[in-house]
Formats: sequence, structure tokens, C-alpha cells
Amino acid sequence: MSNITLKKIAEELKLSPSTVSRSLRDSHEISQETKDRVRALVAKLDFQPNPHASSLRKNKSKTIAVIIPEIENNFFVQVLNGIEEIAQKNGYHVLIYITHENYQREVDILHMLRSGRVDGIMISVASSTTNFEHLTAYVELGVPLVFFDRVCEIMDAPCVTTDDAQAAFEATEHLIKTGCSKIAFLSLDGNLSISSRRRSGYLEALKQYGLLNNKIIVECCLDDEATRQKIRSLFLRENKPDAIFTAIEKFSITTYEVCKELQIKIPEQVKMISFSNLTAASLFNPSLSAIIQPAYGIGRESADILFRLIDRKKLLPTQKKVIIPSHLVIRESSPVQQIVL
Amino acid sequence: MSNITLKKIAEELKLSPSTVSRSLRDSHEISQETKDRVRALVAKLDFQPNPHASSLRKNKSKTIAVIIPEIENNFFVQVLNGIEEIAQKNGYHVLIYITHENYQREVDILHMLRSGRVDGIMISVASSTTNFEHLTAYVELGVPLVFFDRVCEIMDAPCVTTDDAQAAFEATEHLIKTGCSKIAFLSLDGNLSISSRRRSGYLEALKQYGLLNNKIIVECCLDDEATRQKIRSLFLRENKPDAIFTAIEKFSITTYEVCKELQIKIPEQVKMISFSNLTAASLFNPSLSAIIQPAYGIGRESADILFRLIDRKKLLPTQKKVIIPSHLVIRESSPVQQIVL
DNA sequence: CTGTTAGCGCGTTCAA
DNA sequence: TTGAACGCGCTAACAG
Repeated sequence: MSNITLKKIAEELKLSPSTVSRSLRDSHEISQETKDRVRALVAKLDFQPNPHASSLRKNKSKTIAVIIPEIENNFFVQVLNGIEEIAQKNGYHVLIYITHENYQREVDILHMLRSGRVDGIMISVASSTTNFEHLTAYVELGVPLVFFDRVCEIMDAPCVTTDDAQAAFEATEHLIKTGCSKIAFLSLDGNLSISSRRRSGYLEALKQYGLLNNKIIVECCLDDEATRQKIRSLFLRENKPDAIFTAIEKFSITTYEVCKELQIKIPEQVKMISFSNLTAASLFNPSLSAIIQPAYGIGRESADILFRLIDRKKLLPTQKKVIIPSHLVIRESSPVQQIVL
Repeated sequence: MSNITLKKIAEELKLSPSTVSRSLRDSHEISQETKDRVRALVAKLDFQPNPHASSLRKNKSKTIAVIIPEIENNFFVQVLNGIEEIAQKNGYHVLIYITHENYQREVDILHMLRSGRVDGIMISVASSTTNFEHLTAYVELGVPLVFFDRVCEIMDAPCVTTDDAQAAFEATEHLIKTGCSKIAFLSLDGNLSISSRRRSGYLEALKQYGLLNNKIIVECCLDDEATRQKIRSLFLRENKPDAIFTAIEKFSITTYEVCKELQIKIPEQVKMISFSNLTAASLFNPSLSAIIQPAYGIGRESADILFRLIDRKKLLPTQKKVIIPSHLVIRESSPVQQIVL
């Protein structure tokens, strides 16, 4: 760390530290000439004010925390990209924390962040999170918090999501229209708002088409091998599904792998559709029909909201609960040519 | 932010702030009884010491910065995952900065980080970076810096990479052995060490097999459309390549797309191999032969080294320049069944 | 074993 | 328009 300080700059220029400080913040009570002198020396010495001293004094860290359940997931990566973009524009720094879907880790992080290390938090909760005390406790402190994607609706904090139920409905409806009647829905276990929204979209479509009795819901966890086993048994059971709708990108990859292993042909024997933000989904064999979530937009929008909160600006009424639509891209895994209805 | 302070805890317990401070740091000069009393109240009040005050005092931020050229790339995501893991184990926080391959942004970030905001930096340089003054200036400050993947070898800082030349050699050799003689190499433009290492591995293989005259090197940039156009013209030219070897994951996706568009069959008309850490590469049509880089390991190893530097521990001689091997996974895009040599 | 004192570097009074 | 003085909250040095 550089050990030039405001004080040294002041001594060098025979000014007081406060004058230098004010010059740097472009205070109107400093003469242009003094400002120029200060700026010249500051530039020459490549001086950067000590952020810890400044944070301590101002009680502002110019830093936000982003808490995500996993990172090897295109969705969260794209969200992060959006957040970083907006943070940078606002002169903010971004701390990243990964919970790995672990509730305890989430609790620990939120606890640790009560120290004033950050000016605000953006979080997508872990799938194992069922209790929200760690979040309410944090919000009660008065520090801004924004939820994205995996939100906690009972809390009084802004949420940015996509229209999960609607998207799931459309995907299911599409499968039904291409002739499927036994559609299995693979969801992440746990009590996530997002899972229940997607599930209800799926169920609603079944209901509208009188297929509710055929519902097949499989709850998978993070353990890849366990998921694989569940998918296998899905194909080996009496009443095989004729379509698979996965709520999580990762599960669609596992499903493809299992189909390969069991020599089940997509889409001939089973159709596939998934929530996925994988750009390469179009290159799969067969290319994967996908619900593409507006991840980048979700990141930007939630960051925007967070900075409004940090700046104590009023939120627009629409910013309390933002819903950005996903869009469905039909590809070979659920070909539209076969529409029979 | 919570406004409980050490001082208040001290008053409450009728102790001095320093005693409380020492108790929290488990100093041996504090009685067990006092420690217990302090800890009880601290737990009860959910007190977290102010990190800015602590950082200011100790001149330590317990934070590192990770600077990467792009985030929508599996390699960097996996590296980041490894880094976060080790950082967390060491009780460190991770700031993330994305340069988007922009040299100026990289300079600005390094300049900003001269303030003491972080205790160390891990960086993979932008492709447009040709001048390293911003990095040397930083290192001269005495703050630890570790390069990973895209390193700057002329600098006196640890580097963690994979065996790019060797991996590129093996991939090229594999293509040659499956009967290819006109192998095009698609690389990222710019002066990256990594690009030249991969290129030299490619060239070395051509040389060993007497194919140097057939070399086809295409330098692509970040602009997706421009890359697409370059790949198209590669296929439309007189002397078409019979294999494509891409140094960057993204280029392989574009190549697949162009092949689809031009109805060129992989592997019948052109074989493909790529540096790629995409788990879904095995699901491509055809599945993509890939050089898989030890991204997670690179992240962990470089973080380990950084923390050794931060703790002023001596590096093992092997830690100055760490090379973790990649491995080649042959799939349908360059089938081994066709080996003719 | 515990307390007192003195800053870390900056920004904000208040005074000139 | 500028300067002096104080304190943000914590920790290290020095006493006791």
C-alpha cells in the first residue's frame, strides 16, 4: 500500500489536510487555484485516499455484497455480470460470496456482513434455506437488501425475478401441444419460492388440459449421482414419461446423459425442455428447447434498485417487485413440427 | 450497520476496550473467565467489530481482488470458484473486477487498488494488454500479486498456468494422427503469453510431422460477428482446412454454428478440437473433443500462493511458476477410430 | 492479567 | 477561502 497520505500532500503544498480533502471532493469553498495545485500533486504522486479511513469516517464502504448459491451456473454468472456492470458505473466494489446451497454458510455470511463491511446486499437464497431470521435480522439493521431470482416474498425487501410460473406454464403447454401427456417435472428440492412458482405453472398447464392425474414431480438435490439415479428410475418405471421438463439447467444435462446411457432417443421417445441460460444449448444433440431467463437484466435491475436504496432515493412503485419476462426458445428436443393438437 | 462497539461492550462489562479486543482475538494474556464473559455478551448482542476501523489500524483489509478479463467463460468461473473456496477458508473476502478485455479498465482497477483496499491481487490479464507498467507499479508497492492463466512472465510475480504448449501439441498431434493435414488454429488476437504458448505447441506438432507449410493461423477478436466472418471465409477459401483447433471455448461454439449454417459436417468434413471447460461439451452434436484445463485447481493453487505471500511465508521453489497439466478428452468431433498413421 | 494512552488517515465541525 | 481540532472504532505499546 502506498504510504502517501492527505497529510503529506498538505505538508508538501503548505496547506492543511482539510483543504486538501475538500479540494479532492471538489468543495465549492475552495478556490480554483488551490484545487488545481492539489490535483496536480495528487496526480503526480498517484495518491489514492485510504478507503478504510474514509469508510470509517463516513460510515460508507462503497462496497456491496453479492451472495449466490452457486457459481457454476450460467444464470448466476450472467446476473453477476450485470451487477458488476452497474456497480462499476456507480463507483462501487463487489464482494462475492458463494453459499454452495448451504444454509449455515448463508447465515454466517449475513452475520458477518452486519459489521458495516458493505453498504448493501444482493442475494439469491440457498435451496436449503427455510428459515429467514438471518435475513430479517439483517434488514432490521437498516442496511439495504435486494433479492433476485430466489426471493423471500414474505420479507419487506425488493425482489427481482422472472415470470417463472408463466414461463413454466408455456413450456408445459408447448409440450402438451406437441402431443405429450406424461410430462415429468424435475425440480430442485427445498422450499424455494422459485421452485413452487415453476411447479405451479407446470401444474396449471396440466390442469387446463385435463392432465392433472398424469403429473410426475421429481425433486432432485444437488448430489449429481442421486439426481442421475432418480432420472434413471424415471425411465425404468412402469409408466414412462413422454417428456421431461427440468427446472434447473444442470438437471437437463444429467437427463441428456442418462438418455444417452439408456439409449433413449430425444425427442422421439422423450421430449425435453429446460430452464437454461446456456448459450451452447443450441449445439446439443438434439438442440435443447429452453426457457431463457433475462439474467443479465435481472442483475442490472436489482443492482439499480440496490443503489437507489443505498442513495436513499425513493423506489418507483414498480421497483418493489420487478418481474422481467423469460422467453421460450423451441429447438429440436421438443420440435414444433409434431404439433398434433 | 450495527452500532454496538467494542467500547460499549467494555463499558457494559466494566472492562477496558483493549481487554475486550484481546479477548476477541483469544489473546493468551486474558483470563479464561474474562474471555467467557466477553464472548457471552458479544454473542448476545451479536456484535461484529467494525472492519474499517480494524483495517485502518492494522493496515490489513482481509480482502483480496480477483481481476478477470471476462466472466461468461467456464474457465474463469471455475477458477473463481477455487479462489473463493480458499479465500473463505482463510477468512478472506473476495472483490471481483471484470475488465471485459479492456486494457484501460485494467489500468484503472490497478490504479484504484493502490489505496490499500486489498491485501493482494490475483489477475489474468486482458488480451489488449501489451504494456505492463500498471502491474509493475503495483508490485513495486510491495503488495502481493499472483498471475493465473494469462500471465506476464517478465515480471517477478508467481504465475499459475497450465501446460498450454504441451496440451496444444497433443491436440494437434491427435488431429494429425487421425489423418488431418490442414489444421487451422483459431487463436485470440493480442500478445497474450497463453496465445503464443498454444500457438507454439500447435506449430511444434506441425513441424514434427512435416506439416509446417500447411499452417493456418487465424487470429480472432472478441467481436462475435467478426469471428464468425473469419470462420466462414476459412471454409469458403480455396484450400479448406480439414480440422479446426480453437484456443478459446467461445470460438468452438461459433465454429459449430458456422458449420451448421454452411452445412459442413463434423467430423466427416472437418474435425474439431478446442480448449474448453464446458461440462456440456459432451452433449454437443457431435460431442466436442476438448482440452480441459484444471481451472478449479488453478484457482485454488494461485489463491494458496497469494495467501502465503500475504502471510509473508516463503514460497516453495515450485510455487514460483506452477504448471498444472490439462488433459485431452477425445470425443466424436475428432474420433480416434479413424487413426490412419 | 488488565488498564491507559495514543494513534491509524480521513472528513467534518467550528473558528478565523 | 482556509486551518485547527476532534473523533470514527479499533489495536498496539506501554504501564501497572
